[in-house]
Amino acid sequence: MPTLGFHKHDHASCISSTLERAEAHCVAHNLKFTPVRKRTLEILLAEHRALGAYDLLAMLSEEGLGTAPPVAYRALDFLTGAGFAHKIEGLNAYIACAHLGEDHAPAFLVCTRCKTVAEADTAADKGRLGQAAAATGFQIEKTVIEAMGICPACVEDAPCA
Amino acid sequence: MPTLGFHKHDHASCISSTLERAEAHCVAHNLKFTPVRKRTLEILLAEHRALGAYDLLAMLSEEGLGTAPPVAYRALDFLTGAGFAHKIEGLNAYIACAHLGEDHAPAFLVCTRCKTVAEADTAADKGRLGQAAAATGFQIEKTVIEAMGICPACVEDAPCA
DNA sequence: CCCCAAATTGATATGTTATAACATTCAATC
DNA sequence: GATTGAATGTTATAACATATCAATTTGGGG
Ligand SMILES: [Zn+2]
Ligand SMILES: [Zn+2]
Ligand SMILES: [Zn+2]
Ligand SMILES: [Zn+2]
Repeated sequence: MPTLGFHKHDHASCISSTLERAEAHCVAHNLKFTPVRKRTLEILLAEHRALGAYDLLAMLSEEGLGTAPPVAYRALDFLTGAGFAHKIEGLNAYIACAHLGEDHAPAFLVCTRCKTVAEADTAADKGRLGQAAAATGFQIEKTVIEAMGICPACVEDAPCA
Repeated sequence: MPTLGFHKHDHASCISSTLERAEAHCVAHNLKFTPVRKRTLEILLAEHRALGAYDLLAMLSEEGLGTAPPVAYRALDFLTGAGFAHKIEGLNAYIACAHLGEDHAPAFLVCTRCKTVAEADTAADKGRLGQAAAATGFQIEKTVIEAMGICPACVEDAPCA
């Protein structure tokens, strides 16, 4: 499903199954899935939208989980490090991974209007950049592949655009 | 030349010819290539490295071209709008376009150590993202394609990494 | 030539995103 | 029950970007 996020799906189970896989991953790798980290992932999972660190912080703070920026950034560091979340560089915002556990090089379709994000697994996409890289001895550590645009729902809302 | 920036080349003419093309473009499109804008492009062209807006501002300010952040951001807005420069989202930094006038969808190889950037013209890269987009009715307005890693020069300097 | 409108610049303040630094708590290990 | 490393709490600040409004320039009509 390359475009989860733009289609209807069983979102409750989408959340719960991802959380389960995250828990399992933490057990397997001796990572501590602490309350702040878990809650942060839950919040991200609740939407297929990118949220800013300070948006997250506001929600965490309402729940008494911390008020200072490092709270949010530490949780996001953990989640992105573990592969549970990704940063959308084009928005300076964060989103839960839609392919948790699949060891992937993600690519994103990002709606600049509603911030909905679809995560496509295009590991093969590395190919073209990879060719240029290999030709010069450049060692790729991470790829940022994002298409910014207007999602189907927003196109319908304002087709004139 | 997909990897300009990692190879030796006639940099003086690389700068001057690009400036000429920029001037011509401005004349043709009735854009004002004011001193600040021109000098900002010159500074960016002098390196095949990404520079932060405040790095640029510091240099402009030394030359009496303005001291407040909007000076740099206005110049960068103009240059990116005209296609003379690109923003590297993964670094929050800016670089002169290496394919000025070619109407391209750029992709970058970004060295996270020395900030050298090679601009590859991979318009075809849109293809794969484009497929996923077309399949769902997503309208791409802009693509962000960046490979972060270590450039050949930096690899040699610290091969152990 | 003078006036107007639009674009550009100057200047101040503020908003937004992210990290440094250091003290404290906590839980596992020895 | 001391040691130790990870996680948190807290304060402050760094780094990136924009809003706003006044002043100036510039290029056409009148
Ligand atoms: Zn993912
Ligand atoms: Zn949308
Ligand atoms: Zn370019
Ligand atoms: Zn390098």
